Amino acid sequence: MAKHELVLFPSSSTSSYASEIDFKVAQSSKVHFKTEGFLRTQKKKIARQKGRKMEQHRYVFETWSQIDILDDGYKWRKYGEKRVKNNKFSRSYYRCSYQGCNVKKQIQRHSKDEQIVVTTYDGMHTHPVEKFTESFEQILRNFNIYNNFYNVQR
DNA sequence: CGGATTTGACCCGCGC
DNA sequence: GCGCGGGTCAAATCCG
Repeated sequence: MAKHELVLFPSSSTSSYASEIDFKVAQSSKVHFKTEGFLRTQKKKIARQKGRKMEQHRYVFETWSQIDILDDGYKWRKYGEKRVKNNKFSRSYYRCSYQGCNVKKQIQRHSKDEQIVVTTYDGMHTHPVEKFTESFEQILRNFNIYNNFYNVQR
């Protein structure tokens, strides 16, 4: 089952620690029902730490499009949707469904101009693209970057 | 049956 | 503390 998946990163000292804990959580959450809450918070803590350490890639761009789900060649699993303030459209949250790759992205329509779709990528893929899509190549040529790649390394 | 979505609950950080 | 805003979980549901 993939509810608590084992997270594997490319070799790096800090990340192997994180994946180890994740594995423990994955195992014991099956067995001990009592401690589930503890494990959950524990897992979240780790996720947060991980996020703080590894959230090094954020990549935002806008496009003019009628469709909000643009195919970028990766496989995404939706995990949430939220209405945000001052925006009549809701923002949707996706995660890369590749095993162990926890790249996230958010998609929302611009509050002022509903023609514009804002896409936010968070993180780096730990694997190559599964399929090449020409449509995204086209988008890459046309989109409007207003906030590109930056590092949050201390 | 197995993976993706839906959707309200839950959680957490922050400002008051 | 408390409420609010935003991000995430996870059970139910959908769909191939």
